[in-house]
This record gives sequence, structure tokens and C-alpha cells, in this order.
Amino acid sequence: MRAQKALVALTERPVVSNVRWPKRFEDTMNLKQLSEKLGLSQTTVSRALNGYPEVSEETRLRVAEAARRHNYRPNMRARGLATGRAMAIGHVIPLSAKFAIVNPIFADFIAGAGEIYARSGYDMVLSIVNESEEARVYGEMKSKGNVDGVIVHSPRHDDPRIAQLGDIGLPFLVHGRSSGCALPYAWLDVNNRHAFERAAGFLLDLGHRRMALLNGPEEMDFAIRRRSGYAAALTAAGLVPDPELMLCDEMTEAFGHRAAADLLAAPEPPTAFLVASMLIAIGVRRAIEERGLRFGRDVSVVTFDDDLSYLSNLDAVPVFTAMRSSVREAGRRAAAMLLRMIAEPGIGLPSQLLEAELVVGQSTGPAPRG
Amino acid sequence: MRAQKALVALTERPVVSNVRWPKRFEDTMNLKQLSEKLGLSQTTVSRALNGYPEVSEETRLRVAEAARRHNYRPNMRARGLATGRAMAIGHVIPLSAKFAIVNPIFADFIAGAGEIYARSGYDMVLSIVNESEEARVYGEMKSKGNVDGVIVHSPRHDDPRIAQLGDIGLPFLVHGRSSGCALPYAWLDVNNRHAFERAAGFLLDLGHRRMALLNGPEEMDFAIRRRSGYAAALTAAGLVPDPELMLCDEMTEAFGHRAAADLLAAPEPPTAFLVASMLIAIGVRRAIEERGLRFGRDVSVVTFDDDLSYLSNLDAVPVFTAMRSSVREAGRRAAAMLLRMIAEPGIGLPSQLLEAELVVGQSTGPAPRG
DNA sequence: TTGTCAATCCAAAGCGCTTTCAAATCGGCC
DNA sequence: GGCCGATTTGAAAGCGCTTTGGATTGACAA
Repeated sequence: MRAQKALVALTERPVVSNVRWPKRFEDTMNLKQLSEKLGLSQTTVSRALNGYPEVSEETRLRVAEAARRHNYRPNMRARGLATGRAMAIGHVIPLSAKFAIVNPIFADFIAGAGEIYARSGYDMVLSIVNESEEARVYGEMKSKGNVDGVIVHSPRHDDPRIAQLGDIGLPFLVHGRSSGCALPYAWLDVNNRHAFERAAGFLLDLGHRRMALLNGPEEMDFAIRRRSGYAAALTAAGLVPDPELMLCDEMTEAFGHRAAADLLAAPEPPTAFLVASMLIAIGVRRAIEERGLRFGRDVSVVTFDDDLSYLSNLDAVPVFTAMRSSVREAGRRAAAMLLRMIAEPGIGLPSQLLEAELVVGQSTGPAPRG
Repeated sequence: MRAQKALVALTERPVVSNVRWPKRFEDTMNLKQLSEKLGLSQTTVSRALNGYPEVSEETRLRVAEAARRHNYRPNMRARGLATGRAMAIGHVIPLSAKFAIVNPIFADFIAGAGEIYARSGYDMVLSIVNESEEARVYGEMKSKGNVDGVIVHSPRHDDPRIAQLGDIGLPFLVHGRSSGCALPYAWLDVNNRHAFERAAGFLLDLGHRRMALLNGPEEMDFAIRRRSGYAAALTAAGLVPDPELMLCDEMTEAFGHRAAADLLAAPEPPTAFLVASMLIAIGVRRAIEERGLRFGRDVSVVTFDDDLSYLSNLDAVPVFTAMRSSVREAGRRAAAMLLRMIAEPGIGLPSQLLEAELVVGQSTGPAPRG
């Protein structure tokens, strides 16, 4: 249909350097048509559909019925233009500059947020973008006006984006926090520090004294907090955190394997690993078994578990002992918070701290006596 | 929803029966302001910025400069309303009804597609939605007019969505194919059949005769094709595919582990596994090693490798022998194809078949003589 | 001088929707 | 009947942008 029209246009004008697009919205019913069919004004129909009180229940029903029958749905661009609201939330997902890695937790976070958006009639617009370009993208989102707010992912220490977004004047909520950032902002985070303190404490209670930390990249705020939790637990137990045992890198299976293999081959190998993601943990398990050690007996592993849908650790007795916190649920909550901020400006800057839950699985046991 | 909003308003402000939203686009420069600053008409400024020829090079420069200085960017809703184009592509990502699993390949596919969109000034709008609701969402996208086209993910056998989208009249491209679907449609797919035929052939050449297939869910079209490739290779070698050795399920590490553990414990265990994803392969490796068998010696594994960024298998000698095809590259190409379909209607329905590449890693070796 | 033509520019009419402001209608009551 | 207040409806003015159909130049040839 559309194809034909444009084709005609192209053949009509000989060699135009610029295509002029057809203007009409072809076949979708619009407000005018609907109101004509009903013998009502656009005003009334609009009001009826949007639930304004000035229209009688009878006509409201007539209108609703007709709208359904003709499969009418208001054009969002027009509505947005009229209301000044885009009915969409932006997610800017950074591509790690070094590795071009998309953190797999995004899929689940976004699945959670998407649930809420769908329920509230919002769309989600996604930009996947190099770290360096994020600021530009936020600015564009504001000036293009295609979102009403954004969720900021993967905050780093003293993240400049927070100040930028403040200037820009676009409502935003940070998934995570940015320590060192002076300005107030809305956020939702899991208590990473406490989770790792707790996990380390659990391993200490089992008698482990040499405990490795395989952390995510330490420019990430969450990684910093996790390390500090780990260190706090050791210190509280009278131990001195050994820098040799604290590694950080992209959270991949390969990293887990390599790091664990190296550490286990060292003169004084750790008896336990505390790691930042299931993928790392899987790599660690491989290194343990490759070395002929028994996973969960000779060497214990505790992981942070984002409860990703395709990496489930949910059996009756989970494979991995883990600090678990569903990132999908985090997505839901973050989305709900941001929508609320938009719907009720003036409610201030909400924040929410989720606690991870310790689930004991087969990957931990008492430290072997040595 | 709206009802709720109104309710909230009622409790907040005393007597107002309805919230009327503020109309003005607060602080972002608009075309009118910019043209006034320049002493030109909106027409001229618009044309200058959009590269139409009717404006002198001199004023074009002036305009461009001013636009940059004032950080002007056209409001997409208004532009969309005027042009009838949304400058956005929709991705509807199905949530497996049974497991609520988000296939992890989406993250990378979308990263690839996003690159192209960004480069072309398009946005990506994402809906994550239960399988059952997909059709509705496509219809909404059309009538809401917030996308110019969609990419269809995870096609199943004779997928009804293809016919629906045809009716709806929204340009679309399928990532994958839907065998059994009579209608023509645009698609991009990897040659799954050939990839698995090739991989099975490779294992046959190594002397493997009992070869298990751990496949994805067989309502998925790609899984069907993979099985048929596997079966074809066996048949060509004079073997009869053994149903006992062909399993399918969600592509998780847990499935790989469970299935491989079961099969290896059976009276006539396979000497090789052909599996549908890296995660499955990782599970298989675990089962092999748990059983005290040597991975890549006693038991061989070939996997399909989507080259996901966080599951890299790219070492000089890869861990897994794999049929590799980058899903991120697929995302790039799919996006480019769809954009082209939209920009040049009348080019028909393009399609592209990618070939996976065989990379030989450490997970395969000659069949043990027994 | 006049007409022609190309090169520039502009006023104004949309795009589909919301919302203001005013008008019409209705019931009830004097 | 006439008037008032409450209830329903509509006409029209935007929202910010593109694009049509002129208008206005200046250069140049007739």
C-alpha cells in the first residue's frame, strides 16, 4: 500500500535528489473519522476515551464500543505533541569500551521494567551505546523529546552522568548508586556491601581463612561496594585482606576459570572463592574440577546470583551457595519508581535498597583442615 | 490507569476533578525560536537542516552553526506527526510462556541492531511480552504509530505472526524463518540445517557413531532445522538417528548438565554431543568431568556458538569446537535490511542466509575405540 | 524597458490529538 | 413561562514540525 504510493511518487518526479514522503496516515482510523462515524465532536470522543468526567456515561459507552469495533487507538505522536508527554522511558545501555560486552543482566532487568511499562501504557526505548557517548544520548533524548525519563545503568564511582542529567532536566533513576557523587538523585540498588560482608562472614564461619574475591570491573560502583563488604568481614575477623586474592575483570566464565586456575596453582591457594556472578562461578567450578579438587568440599564457592532466567540456580538444593537478588524484580521496582516520579513530580527523589538473600547450596562446606 | 492517576490527583489537590497536564515544552529550543534568532522563516531553517537544495549554502551554514550552538534538535513527535514516520523500529521479544525465560541471545542481537539504528538516527523500542500477547502488540504498534517497522524474533513453525503482520501492514523482518509458512516475508537467518549437518559430519569423520543432539525447544523453527541437519548427516552416513539421543529443552546450563549426565549413565552412552548453545555445552562439559571422563578425549562436544559477548569462545585455540555465527552481526544486518525496506519501499522482500563457520577447539577428538 | 529564469525565501496549511472557552441542553423551581 | 445551575457538547486554538504554493529578488537576454 505504502510501497505503491511511494513508487508512484518516484516515477512521477523524474530524478529527485530528495524523497518527499507521503503524509497521510493511510489506513489507521483517526479521531476525526471516529467522531464523524459517531456524530460527535472530536472533543467529546477524546474526553470519553480518556475518562474525563464531563461526558455522560451513555455516550462514553457508545464511544468506547465504537473505538473497540474500529480498532481505534490514538496516535501516540499526536497525543505526545499535544500533551508534551512521550509515554516512553529511555534505557541507555553502555557498551563496555574495552570489551564491547553487554552485561547479561540487562536482559532480565529490562524484562522486569518492561512488564511495568506495558502495564502502564509506556514504551521502552533502548539505546546501546559506547560509554563515551552516553552523555550525548541523554541530551538528545531530552531535546528530541522521545522519552519522559530515563533509567541509568551501570553507574561508576562519582559518575558524571548524574550531574549531566540533572542539568538536562530529564527525570531519571539510577540502577545502582554512585558513591562519591555529591548531588542527590533517585536510585534503586541492592545492598552489595552487606551482601558480600554476609557471604564472606558465612565462609569465615565455615572456617575459611584464605578466601579469594573475584570481582567485577572496579570502575563499577557495585564492585567497589562488594569489595568493601568483603574486606570489612575479613577485617572484623582479624584478617588482613590479601591483594593477591582480590581480582577483578569482566564477569565472564573465562575470567572465573583463568583466575581460579591461577590462584589454585599458587603456593598458598585459597580454600574459598567469593565471586560476583554466576558466570564467574561456573568458570571457577571448572577450574576446581580440572585440578581434581572436589567442588564444595575441597574448595568452596559463594556467588552473587542475579537470578537470571537462563542461569537458574533454583533447584531445591541450589548448585551454588549464593547471595541472591532478582535483577528482574529490581527492574520492576525501578520502573515503577520512575513512573511514579513522572506522574507525581514533587514527590522528591525516592530510593530503595534491596537486600540479597543467602541461599545455601552445594558449593560450600567447612574449610578442609590443613 | 488513567483512573488511578485521577484518583491520586484527587487526594493531592483538593478540588480539582482532573489533572490537566502542562503543555509547554519547557526549556528546549524549538524551530520557531531558532528561526526568530536567525531572522529566517521556519521553512528555511527546516530545509537548511534537512539538507533540501532550495537554500543557499551560506544560510545553510549559518543555520547549522546556530543549531549547534543552541543545541537545537527537532522534536521527534512533531516531526513524526508531520512526516508520518516514527524514526523508530520495534522489537517484540517473547517471554517463553512456560519458563519466563529471556533468551540471552537477544542482548547481543539488539546490541548489533542498535548500532545500525543509532547510525541512521533511528530509535529502538522494545516490548517484552508473553508469547500470547505478541499479536496484540504488533497491532498496537501500528495503530499507535510509534514505529516504522518491526523485527520479529524467535519464529516458530508456521508462525501465525507472519500473516498477522502482513494484514496489519507494518514492514517487518523475521530473524530466523518459519518453515511451513506459505506467505512470503523478509528474513535473515543462519543456515542452521547446514551448520548442524556440517558439525555432525565433522564428528562422524572423527569416528563417532553414537552422537547425542541437545537441541533447543522444538517449537522453535531453528531447532527443527538443526535437528534435520543432524539427522541428514547421520542418515547419509548410513546411521539411523536414535530418538533416545535427541533431547530438547530450554537452552540452559542445567539442561545440558542433566541431559548429558543421564545419557552418559545409560548403558550405551554417546561418545559425542552436538548441542545448540554455549550454555548447554558448559553444562555438558560439567557432566563429562563429573563422571571422571576427559572432556574432548573420551567425549567430544560440538556446540553452536552465537558468539555472545559475555560467553566468549575466542581464544587462539577455542575451548569448544563450534559452529560459530555472530548474532550481533546478525542484528546489524537485520536492522540494515529493515531500514532499507522502509527507505526504499518497492525493493521487495529481501532475505539473507548466513553460514556458520566451523572452528575447531579442544572439545573434540577421535572417537575412543571401543 | 521588459520578460524570463533561477535562486532564495516565506506564509500558511496541515499532521492527529488535547484542552480552553463558550454554547447548548435539561431539570427543577419560583 | 422564565430563570438558574448543572450537565453535556462543540468550535477552535494550539503542540512543533514539514511541505505546498507562492512571493521576492537579482541577473541576464531580448
